[in-house]
Amino acid sequence: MPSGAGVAVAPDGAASERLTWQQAAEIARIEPEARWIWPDTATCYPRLLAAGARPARCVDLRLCGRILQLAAPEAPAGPIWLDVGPAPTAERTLLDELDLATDVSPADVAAEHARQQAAVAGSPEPGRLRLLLAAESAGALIAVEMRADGLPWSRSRHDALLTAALGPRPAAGYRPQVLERLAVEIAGHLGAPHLNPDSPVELLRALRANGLDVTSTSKWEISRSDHPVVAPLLQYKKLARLLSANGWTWLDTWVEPGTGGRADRFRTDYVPGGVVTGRWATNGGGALQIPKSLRAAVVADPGWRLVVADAAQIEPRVLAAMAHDTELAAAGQDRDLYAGLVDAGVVDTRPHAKVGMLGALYGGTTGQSGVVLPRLRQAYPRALGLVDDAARVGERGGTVRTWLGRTSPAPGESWRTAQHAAAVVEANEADERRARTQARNWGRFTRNFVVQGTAAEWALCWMAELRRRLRSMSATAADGATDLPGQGRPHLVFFLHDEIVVHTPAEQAEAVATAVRESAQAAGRLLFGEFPITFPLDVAVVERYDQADPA
DNA sequence: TTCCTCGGCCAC
DNA sequence: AAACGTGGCCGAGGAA
Repeated sequence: MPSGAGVAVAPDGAASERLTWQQAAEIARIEPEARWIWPDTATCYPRLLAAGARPARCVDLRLCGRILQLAAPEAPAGPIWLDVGPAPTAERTLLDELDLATDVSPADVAAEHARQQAAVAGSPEPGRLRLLLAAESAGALIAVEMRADGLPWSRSRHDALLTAALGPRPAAGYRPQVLERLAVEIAGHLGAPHLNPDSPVELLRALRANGLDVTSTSKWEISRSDHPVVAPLLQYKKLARLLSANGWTWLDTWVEPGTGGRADRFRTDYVPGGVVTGRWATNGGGALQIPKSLRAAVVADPGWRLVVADAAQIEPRVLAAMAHDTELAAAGQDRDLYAGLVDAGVVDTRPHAKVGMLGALYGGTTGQSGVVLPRLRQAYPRALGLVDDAARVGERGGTVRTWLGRTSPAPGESWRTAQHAAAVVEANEADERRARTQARNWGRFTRNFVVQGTAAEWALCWMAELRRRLRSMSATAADGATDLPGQGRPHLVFFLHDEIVVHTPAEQAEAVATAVRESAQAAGRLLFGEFPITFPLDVAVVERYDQADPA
C-alpha cells in the first residue's frame, strides 16, 4: 500500500479495500453523486478536492460522533482513532492525521458508521438527529470548498482604504501618519508627552489625572465625558483597531495575491461545529469579525457578481417555530418581524422590539429590554416560555436540546462544586452569591443555546440545500466537464451565521438569487414542516460586498 | 524568548 | 440601549 493511502470509503460497499487518494479522487470524479464516509472531512476532502472531485454528500464521522456523544450518551463509545474531542490543534499536522488514518481500515470506518447509526436509532428523535448529522456533514464539505475557492478580495482596494484612513503604509515599527498625529494630540490634551495610547494602564492613569471620571479605557465610558481629549482618542482607538486587526500585515498574511489572471483571495479555516451551539468557528484571519468598513475590498472577478443574502431575524423566527407560537410567527410573516411586533401593538417602536427580543434570547433583564420583556411575555407566552424553560433547566445544571437534537454540555466540575458549596449548612453569603451568579450565567447559556443552536441548524440546511441547487445549475453549464474552482460555476465563498455570499458568473446571478431564496424556504420546511413560518432574506446582486448593505 | 491572561473591540 | 448570548484576535504586561 502506498504511503498516504486513504481510508475514505464509498457507500454501499462500493469500496471494501483501502484506496489511494488518487483512486479515491478518480472514483469521486466518475461518481459525483456517491456519498463518502470518512473519519474527518477536514483531513480527507482537501486531497480529493485538489484532484478535482466534489462529491455530493459525505458522512463526517468525527463531527457526527461529537454530536452523538452528547445527544446519545448511553450509546457505546466510539473508537479512539476517531478522536472526537476538540478539533486537532495546530501542533498536529495534516501528515500526522493521514499517518494516523492509514492504520484505520475500511472495515473500521464501516463499523463506526454502523455504531453511529445505531446510536441515532436509539435516540429520542432519530429523524431529526439524522437530519442534523447530514446537515453537519454537508457543512463540512462546504467549509473545505470555501477555503479552497477563497473569498475574492482586492488587495489594491484594501490598501487604498487603509491609506485613506491612516496615511501611507509606514516602515516597520512606525505608526502611520494619522495615528502618530492623533497620539501627539492626545498626549497634549492629557499633558503626558510620552503617553502610549495603546497601553490601557498608562491611558487610564492619564485620563484620571485629568479629571475624567472613568474606571476603564473602554469606548462607551470615555465617550460619556466632554473633555477635549475624547474626540481624538476615540478616533485613535478606531484607527488603531483597523491597523492592528486588518491592516497591511493582515493583508500580507491572509490575502493571497492572484496569479496568472486569477484575482486575490482571502482564505480562512472554517471550523464546522466549532462553537458549542453548533455555529461555525473560524481559524485565522478573523473571518468572524471582518469589519463592515472593509467590505468594499470584497470584489467579484471581472464578469462575475456576488450574490449576498442575509436572513432577517432568524433567531426569533426559529423560536416561534420551535414553540409553535403562531402569533409570533404571524408577526414576521413575509416581512420584518420587529416591525410586525409594532404593528401588532405589542411594542411602540422597532428599536424597542429588537432590544426586547434580544433580551429574551440573551437573558437580559435591565434597561430598555427589561421594560419591554413583560409585554413580549404576555403577547407571546409560548415563545417566551420556551426560552424561560431552557434557562430554568440550565440554572439547575441540566442539559437542553436544539430542535434537531444538538445537546448542550453539562456544566463543568467547578460549577457543580460551587453549587454544592452553597447548599451545605456552613455556606456563607459569598458562597451563596457565587453559586447564584453562576447558576444564572448557566441559565443564560442554555436559554441562548436552544435558539442560537437551532438557528445554526436552519442555516446549515439553507446552505446545504443551496449547494445542492448550485451543483445542479452547474451540470447544465456548457463547460460542465470539470469541477475545479474558477471555471465558470457559481460557488459559495462566505458564510457568517445567517449570511452567505455566492460568487457567480454575472449571467447566472439572478438564477442564483432565486436558488438562495428557495433554499431558505426549503430549509424552513425541512425543519418545521407545515408550521406557518417564513424566512425572508435580504438578497442583493452586487460587484462589491459593501453595495449589498441596505440604507 | 515564549507562554499566558486580560482588556478591549470587531462580527453575528 | 446597555453591559445580557456565541465567538476570534490584537497589544500590553506579567510569568516562566
